[in-house]
Amino acid sequence: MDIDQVQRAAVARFAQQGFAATGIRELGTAAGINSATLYHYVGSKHDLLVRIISECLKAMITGGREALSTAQTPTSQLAQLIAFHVAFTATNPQTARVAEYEMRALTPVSREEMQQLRDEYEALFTKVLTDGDKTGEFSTADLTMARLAVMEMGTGVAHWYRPHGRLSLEQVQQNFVAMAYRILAVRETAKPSNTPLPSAQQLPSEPTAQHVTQTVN
Amino acid sequence: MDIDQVQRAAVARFAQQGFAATGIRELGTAAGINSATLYHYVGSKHDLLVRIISECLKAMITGGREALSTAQTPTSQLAQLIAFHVAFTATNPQTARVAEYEMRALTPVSREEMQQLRDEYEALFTKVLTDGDKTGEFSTADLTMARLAVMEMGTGVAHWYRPHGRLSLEQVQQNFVAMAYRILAVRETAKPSNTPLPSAQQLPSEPTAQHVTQTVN
DNA sequence: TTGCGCCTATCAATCGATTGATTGACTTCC
DNA sequence: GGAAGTCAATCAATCGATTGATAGGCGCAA
Repeated sequence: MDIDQVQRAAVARFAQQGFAATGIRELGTAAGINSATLYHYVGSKHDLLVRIISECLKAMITGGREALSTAQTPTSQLAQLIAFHVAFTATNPQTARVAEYEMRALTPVSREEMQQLRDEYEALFTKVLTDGDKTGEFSTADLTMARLAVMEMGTGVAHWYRPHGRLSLEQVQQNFVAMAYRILAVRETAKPSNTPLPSAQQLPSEPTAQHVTQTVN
Repeated sequence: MDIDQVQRAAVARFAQQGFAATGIRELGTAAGINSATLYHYVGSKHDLLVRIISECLKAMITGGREALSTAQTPTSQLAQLIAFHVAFTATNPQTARVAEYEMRALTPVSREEMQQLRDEYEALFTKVLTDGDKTGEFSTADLTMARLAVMEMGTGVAHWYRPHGRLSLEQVQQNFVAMAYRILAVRETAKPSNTPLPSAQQLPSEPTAQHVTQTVN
């Protein structure tokens, strides 16, 4: 038993029924351990949630920065950033959902810390959009609303994307980049051609079919 | 004391800390009544949630249909529908949030019923987009993804819109219609000019500053 | 007008069940 | 032998829900 298994079990339950609705005995059962053992790995139920959200947001920030660094112009940077955002959300839908929905379950102090990480991530989008607005590559009536719209529609991917569904991850990425380009009125000539889009690592906390709860034999 | 006050108090707490994290004694205190009295108005905590979500979704369906009926072409229908969606979300942010987040707290039977209402509302968007695609007014690589993106970015308005903020509701509506038009590549000549956009009624369940919890004098 | 019956609204007190968390003892492994 | 891992048992607190009782308003007959 290691802490990643505990986190995966927790994310699976938190994503499905929420933090408050999940008891520690249920968490233990899902992870295959006694509820008391859980406190040997994580300080408390709350600390467990902090770990999950913190690791998720930090991975998003790191991945977002990497995506930005692979491109030069705001136009191609936007493509990389959105493609990463979509990839991360589609690869870690349950963890991302917990990080989004359960912020309110945190203590005020922890929530403030996590909110700062969230702001840090959103700042990446703000920077790219502002840069592109200055160079004239982007055109929109309101930069803030454009950022909110672009981010929100990407986040929504977690609600419906399925690994073996009608659309491949790359198709979804390309389509969302295209929609963002349209929102920002990027000229056809400015669009990068055939640039490889970034993928996203699966977080240790993201539960998968391979990580099903171990039951008695 | 009437049932709307109970619902408003419940929505305020559910939106802030979630259904599972809110106790019935807390609900009673917020509504200014004893927890037992709450059972005189609503059958149970769960029934209260069902009422809230059901009334919200039914209002969305009704409002969405009305919005559609005021326009003829898919292009202007889309504007009306999106403008309503944004108006409803901005006018009833807390109720809308509860209806979105707390679906998972419902029993399987109730969740199925509410999901059907949700599907009914989403079908309005599907219909408009399909019609516009047939007439050639819209152009997109994937109709389903376009619908998901357009709806999701509109729903996100609940997260940041404030009645007396930088942007008026009408400005937000116009901007989101414009972004949707861009996503769907609506031609400039096809856009309706100066059409009045729909507003949305405030639900009886939506808590406002006028509905603050009554305290002892 | 008085008085009786009925209904709605309300609450203090309490129910059994469950919550998050802790303890002390037992096992396992180096 | 000591550190790490594990769990049954238990803690006080809180949970959703129910009980029996009270207060007040309304209609109606005497």
